[in-house]
Amino acid sequence: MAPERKPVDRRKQVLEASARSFATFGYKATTMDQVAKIAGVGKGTIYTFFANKEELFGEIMSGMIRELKELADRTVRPEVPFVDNLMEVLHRLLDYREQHALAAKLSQEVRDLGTPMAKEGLETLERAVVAYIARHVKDAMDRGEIKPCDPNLTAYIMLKTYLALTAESRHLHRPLSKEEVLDYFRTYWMEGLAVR
Amino acid sequence: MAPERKPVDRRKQVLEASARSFATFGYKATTMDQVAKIAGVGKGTIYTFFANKEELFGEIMSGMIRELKELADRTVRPEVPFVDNLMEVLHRLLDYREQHALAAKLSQEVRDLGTPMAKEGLETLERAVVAYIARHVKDAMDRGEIKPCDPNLTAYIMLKTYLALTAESRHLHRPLSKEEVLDYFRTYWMEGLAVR
DNA sequence: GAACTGACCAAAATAACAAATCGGTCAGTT
DNA sequence: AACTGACCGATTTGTTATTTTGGTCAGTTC
Repeated sequence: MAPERKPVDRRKQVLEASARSFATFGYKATTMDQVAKIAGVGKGTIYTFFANKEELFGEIMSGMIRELKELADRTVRPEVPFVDNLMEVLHRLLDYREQHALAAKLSQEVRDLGTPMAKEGLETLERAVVAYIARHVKDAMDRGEIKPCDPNLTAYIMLKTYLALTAESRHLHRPLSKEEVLDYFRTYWMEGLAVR
Repeated sequence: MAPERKPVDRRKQVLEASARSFATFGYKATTMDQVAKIAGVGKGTIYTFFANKEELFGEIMSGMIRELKELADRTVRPEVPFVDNLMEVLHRLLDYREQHALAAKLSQEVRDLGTPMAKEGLETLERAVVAYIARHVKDAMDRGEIKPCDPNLTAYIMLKTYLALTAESRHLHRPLSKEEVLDYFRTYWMEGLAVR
């Protein structure tokens, strides 16, 4: 059951070519002709692996979600407090420019073009991230590490804070350094602003 | 210097008609003919008070900002802790459906149509709100009530949290009651999630 | 004669139509 | 059997004709 010694793995070629194209040009501006060209493959070949453009895009998105999940799972250590895990995952996440590139491009595409498929993809990603965070929030809550709260809502607001600190802060602010993002996140979310 | 006993204050009529129209139909779909009709005034009359549509819209927006500021100033008591003032202003703000209607309509217009003027108006509003909150954050910081932080950034994230709890939460969640919004805002922002 | 009006105009938005592009297929090549 | 690219209908894009809109101003009203 060893991986076949194919001369070239065309499926992988298509996957990589489309991933780069989606991240660079967005969903709409990525054409199947272009993907075939970049992959060095005939257009028909794409359709032996993926039913259509939508499915190909879905594959890229779920691949991204899977990688994020693996990154987080690799980082989280159950014996360590929730806060520290959260910070460490955030820390590593901030280095992953690749994933961010696709998400950022799709986000821009939704703003500028309103492409429905890009919107849907981002919503799926958001739901996955929120669900993942919510699970850990719930665990921490059950262990009595953090106060009672609605895990989903809390996860949602956490994500919004993260995005505001990284992507959007540029509007009112200079972009923040990685250390500043972590610092603010810890202050806002764990310790609270009130002096005690 | 008593207010003149005009048979009708046409300026006010125009202002009220356009306020309602902007809130109901948005910037683009509000026509000057329509405003004149609602105000019960000839179209030319509008232009004796306002140079153009842009200026009329600007007047409505700055009026809204002024009202919000007055509401807040009327509520804030300097001798009371920052948190309590914040909560009380939020509390009263949540009852002001009028202001929210215009902001919500403009927000939708930016999403759906991308109208530049609507975008600009919302950005002005956002800057005003952030600047206002930031001033109070800085005061509270100087008084040692809250930890050191960047007032502008903190105000910005506070606003984002507020919007996420009120407007956006509906996507992942049922809309929250006023009490829940206040509760979560207090937990997240003042006490922190960590159990101590 | 100051305040006000609405027919009027240029400019911008929309609709209608023609041309180009794209997702997807499949007969033919390797 | 795996793969290709010319081909096709559908969608998008570019173009032109029509309508709508912001703004003006000669004329009416009080």
